[in-house]
Amino acid sequence: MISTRGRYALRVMIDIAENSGGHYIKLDEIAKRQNISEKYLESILVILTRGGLLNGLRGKGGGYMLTKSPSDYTVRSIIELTEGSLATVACLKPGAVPCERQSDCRTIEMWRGLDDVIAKYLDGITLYDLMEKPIDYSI
Amino acid sequence: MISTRGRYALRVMIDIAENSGGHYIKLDEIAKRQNISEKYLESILVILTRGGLLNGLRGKGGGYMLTKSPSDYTVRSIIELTEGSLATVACLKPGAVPCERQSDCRTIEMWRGLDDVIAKYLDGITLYDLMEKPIDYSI
DNA sequence: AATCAACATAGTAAATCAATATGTTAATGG
DNA sequence: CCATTAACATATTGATTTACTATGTTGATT
Repeated sequence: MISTRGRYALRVMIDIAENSGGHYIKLDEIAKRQNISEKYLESILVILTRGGLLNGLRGKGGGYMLTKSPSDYTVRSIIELTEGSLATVACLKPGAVPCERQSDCRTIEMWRGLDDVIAKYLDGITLYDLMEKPIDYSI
Repeated sequence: MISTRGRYALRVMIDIAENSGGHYIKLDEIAKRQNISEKYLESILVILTRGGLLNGLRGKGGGYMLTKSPSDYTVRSIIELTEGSLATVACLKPGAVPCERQSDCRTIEMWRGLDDVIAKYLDGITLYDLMEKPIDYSI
C-alpha cells in the first residue's frame, strides 16, 4: 500500500511540472490546488528537496522548482524516495538481515519476481507521461 | 508491503500442502516447522479456515487440511484473504468513496495499471508452483 | 528593516502489527 | 462416560507508523 505521503508527492510533482513556467512555485499555492494541508505538504516537500528532486528557494519570489525535466523523473524514483524501499516483503528490503531459512525458502524467488514486476512498471512511467498534454490536432 | 500475516499464511499453506498425506496436520507441528509462535499462527489459521482455504477439525486426530488441490490456490487468493485488498492506493480499494478530484486525476490510471500488473503476477502462481518437487529423472 | 516563504524540530491522536493470555467447544479413545 | 486432545473465541498489550498540527528559525527580496 502506498500511503498518502507517496501519493501526494507524486501529485505535487505533477502539479509543479504543469504549473511552473520557469519560476518558483509557492507551497501554499500547491496546497490550495491539491487540497493538502500546508504543514503536511511541507513535510513532503522537505523529502523531495533533500532528495534532490526539487529545488527550494526562500524569501519573496521563492518556492519550489523541478531540478530536471519531467521526462527524467520516473514514478519509481518519486515513490521510492518518499515511501522508502518498495520491497514487498521485509527480507527483500535493502539492509535486511538475511533470514536463516533462506536456503530452502519456497517463496523468496516469487517475491523477488513481484518486486521486479513492480519496479519495471514504475520505471517505465515518467512525470511527463502523467502531465496534462495539449490535444494533438495534427494529421 | 506484505506483512508477516500474509507471508506466514503462504508459508503455512505450502507447509500443509507438502506435509499432508491425506490426514489432518496439527497446528503445533506447523508452528514448530515454520518457527512461528503457536498463538499467532492460530490467528492466521482462523482466517484461512473461515475463508474456506483450509478445513479445520477439532479433537484427537484433528488439525488442518487443504480444501482443494495445490494447483487450485493462486498466491493472490491466499495473500488477498489474509492481507485484505491488494490495492496499492486507498482510492482503488473496493468500497472506497470515489474521490471528488477523480475526474481530472492524472494518476489513477497509472495506479490501476500497477494493481493489474500485481494481480496478474500473483494470479499466475499457484501453491503447486511453490512446493518442493521431486527431481524429474525422465527423458 | 520589513516582509516573505522555505526550513527545522517536536508533539499528538488514531490505526495497525505482532504478538500473548485465558478460556470454550467439539471430536476421539480408553 | 470421561479424560484428553486440539481447534475455536475473545480480550489485551507494547511497539511502530501515519497523518497531521504547533511553534519557532533562517535566509532572500523589496
